[in-house]
Amino acid sequence: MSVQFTPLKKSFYTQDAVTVAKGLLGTYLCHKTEKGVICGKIVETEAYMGTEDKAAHSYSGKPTDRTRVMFCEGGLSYVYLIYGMHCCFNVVCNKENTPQAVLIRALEPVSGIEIMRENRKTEKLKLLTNGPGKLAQALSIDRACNGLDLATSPLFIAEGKEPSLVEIVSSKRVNIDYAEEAKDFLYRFTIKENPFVSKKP
DNA sequence: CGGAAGATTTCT
DNA sequence: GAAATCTTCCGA
Repeated sequence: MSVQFTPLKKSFYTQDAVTVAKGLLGTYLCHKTEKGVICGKIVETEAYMGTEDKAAHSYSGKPTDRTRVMFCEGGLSYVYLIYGMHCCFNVVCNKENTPQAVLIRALEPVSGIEIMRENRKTEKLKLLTNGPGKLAQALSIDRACNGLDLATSPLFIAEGKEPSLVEIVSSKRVNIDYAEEAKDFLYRFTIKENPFVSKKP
């Protein structure tokens, strides 16, 4: 079994974040590093719908030093530090000045698994990439990766095989209790019954 | 310029 | 259940 390392096209990313979040399930997040290629299948995502969504960093509509890249055209990476110690990897979506993004919350390890174990300091396969901070650490994604073009960088997302066969479950997003009515939006998407989802929907 | 909070993880 | 840990953002 081999993975096709064909990066997704720009036109995929310029759709709205909910469409992209669903479309990313079953695709492959890959990072070519000095140690080798590290790659995992995307099994859990969350959409952040910009100025319509109180949970989004870009809700105010004003770019800041941190969120500037969200206001660019879709197809760039948005990586930020959370809780002073973990990085989260997002994909910028939609057109310029429509600041939406998709948070990648969990992967199923595919290749470079020994590198992941080194990066994560654990032997347990299940704990390598089943959470947003964990997968960033496993794939050596940090804030130096912010703003990269996913169509032309060592960091990219490759096509999955059969998008139409992916069974998608929608649920409420995680850890956004501050977001008032937006906390009930069904913007979290997981592959049904996949064991690497961060926690059961 | 100070203070509060955070799209998490890990340990007790 | 709570600590770890520090950048970011907003209000004064």
